[in-house]
Amino acid sequence: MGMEFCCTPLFGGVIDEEQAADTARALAALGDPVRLRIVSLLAASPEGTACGCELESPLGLSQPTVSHHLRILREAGLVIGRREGRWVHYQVVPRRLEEIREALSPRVSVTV
Amino acid sequence: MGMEFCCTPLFGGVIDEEQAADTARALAALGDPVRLRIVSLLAASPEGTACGCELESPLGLSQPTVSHHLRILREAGLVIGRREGRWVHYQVVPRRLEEIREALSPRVSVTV
DNA sequence: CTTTCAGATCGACGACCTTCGATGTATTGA
DNA sequence: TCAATACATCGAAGGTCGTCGATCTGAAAG
Repeated sequence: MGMEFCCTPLFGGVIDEEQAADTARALAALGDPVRLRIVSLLAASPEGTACGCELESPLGLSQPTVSHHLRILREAGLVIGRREGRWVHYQVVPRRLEEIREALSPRVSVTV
Repeated sequence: MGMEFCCTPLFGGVIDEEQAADTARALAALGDPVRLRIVSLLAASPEGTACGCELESPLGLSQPTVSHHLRILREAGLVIGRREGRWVHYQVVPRRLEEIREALSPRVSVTV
């Protein structure tokens, strides 16, 4: 018993299709240059937050496109948006990133 | 493409588009349930290797489709194939997976 | 040499994705 | 109340992706 893991690591045994689909969705969300930059922009922002309007210019993309990418990142659990008046402050969910790194880690002797 | 950054506060340490594209390609290669299972199957195989014909049945996919996914994983540097007679033995490249984990760690995204 | 088998490639189809302008929905400020 | 701002959503255009059957390449077996 003992340790619990949110994501099944790739090396702990063959993952079933359901787990593969879940992990793949998060990886696919990050498998886009624009969304990777968004995550990087958020992480590098002061206080770790930024609203959508602050991302359009550095990314060189329209407002609907930025909103689209933010939605994908949000649905993948990689960012969260907090409404503050007119703005929505987005920030990275570090735990979710760690989950993905865990899933890609070779693991030694994890007896479930 | 090297562009100037207008909104100063956001750009303390953000990955450039080139680096984002490179990392995104590797992440996109893993951002597919089938390819995640392939990596998992290879890692869980005895001796860490398996040929394509051994993957078709557990994946429930045709030979061309399996070959297609193996090519994507190969071009992303995530697996290598070693010809052995009629077969090609594939195995995971752990170092490449580690690179991806590095890219997702908070520290590395704040380079520059 | 002919057959057999693993693997790669081709062509095609449907589904999905990225992007945008236009439009809708709240919320703030005058 | 009215205008302006931030964000979400819609619809469409264009490209990419996953999948397959058919076919080609190359190596082992008969």
